[in-house]
Amino acid sequence: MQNLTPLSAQFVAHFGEMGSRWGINRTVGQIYALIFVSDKPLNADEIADALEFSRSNVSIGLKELQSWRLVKLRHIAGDRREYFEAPQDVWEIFKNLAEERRRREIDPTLSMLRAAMLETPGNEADQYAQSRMKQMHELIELSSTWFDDVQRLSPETLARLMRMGSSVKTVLDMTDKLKSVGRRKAAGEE
Amino acid sequence: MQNLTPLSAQFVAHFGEMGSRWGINRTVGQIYALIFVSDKPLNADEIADALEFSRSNVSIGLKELQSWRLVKLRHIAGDRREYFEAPQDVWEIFKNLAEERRRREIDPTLSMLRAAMLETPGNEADQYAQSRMKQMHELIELSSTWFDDVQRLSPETLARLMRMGSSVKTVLDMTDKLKSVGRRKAAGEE
DNA sequence: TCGTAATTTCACAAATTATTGAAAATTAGA
DNA sequence: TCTAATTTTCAATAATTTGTGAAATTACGA
Repeated sequence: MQNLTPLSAQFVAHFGEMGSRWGINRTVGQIYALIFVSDKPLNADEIADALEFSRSNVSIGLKELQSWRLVKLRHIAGDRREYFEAPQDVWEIFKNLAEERRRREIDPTLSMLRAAMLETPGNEADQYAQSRMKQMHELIELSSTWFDDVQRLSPETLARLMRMGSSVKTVLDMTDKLKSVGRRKAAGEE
Repeated sequence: MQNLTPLSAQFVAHFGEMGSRWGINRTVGQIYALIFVSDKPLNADEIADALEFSRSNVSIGLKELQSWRLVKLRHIAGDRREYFEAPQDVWEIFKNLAEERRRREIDPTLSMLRAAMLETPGNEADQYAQSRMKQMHELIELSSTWFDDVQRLSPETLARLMRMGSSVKTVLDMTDKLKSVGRRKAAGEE
């Protein structure tokens, strides 16, 4: 890796190795890592040069990263080359990634399950199979609408919620109590 | 696919197609789908027969599924073959999967980032790179400890939390008010 | 301990995916 | 419109992953 400090080189190499586990390939992982730690937008040639990949490989990798919304295209005045950068806000990155994964990895399954719910089971085994699919469907549906909701929270609220961790339970319990007090009051018990 | 009703066959085929997106291969996806919808534990021969895979392929697939904790090994009295089934509770499946993904896909990156935090940046660009890694580290750390916490909640509490969706914000705000009342009381303002 | 049923390993074939260099297409400005 | 810089496509080939059947190993019951 041309011109990379040991710190960045280590980071880039790690993303290359992990790439396959994350469902992107080595090259794409490395390109992303390089862009992520770069303090200025990079063009394809700079990337090809730094990582010693062929120019076309970089082009394909950048397209892939754009399709994942992991990199943003930027134009620099007086330069017709395309420059790429990662969003500054890591929460934004996280959300983009989650949304994209959902679209590709979850939604198709939800549709399939919905279709399966509509069929009439032919026999006992089929009936069981359908009930299992229903359980799966409910869980996925619940998690993904939850995700939609949470995604709309501001980063601050979200971070606060996360820092609360398991103490949300206490809050939930507290809410219950407040609600029941409210009900009792409304019923004229107090 | 031998002996599969159209309903199950559709489900199995879908898992095969999605497998690669989910980071498992087609065969493994299909084996899992079959086990998931089956109303009784299955042995390797039954699976090989139903899906028309080679016996050894099934053996490898089952090992893979076990390593993901997606299937459980069961022994049936009076039969020395190994039988496999998926956990009944879909929440348990979800949790196992999430835990395993975290272990494989997140933890290694956390370690790498932690190590990178300890290095002394050599120049300006390096300094920026390290600050980016720090942002990433904080986000991942926060999400994963949050996940640890949430995972400990009972399925009921968890489901309730999820159903609340974005209205958790209201609850958080409410908690803030209560807390400030508490503080005022403690300070003898009331 | 032996014989057998069941599972795993292994070496190879097949299929898929990644990478490249060169050629084609696109684009912005002269 | 033409030119030169830049990006994309394409066909080939390299590398990796997946799937198989046969052989080896393991585990069980008599």
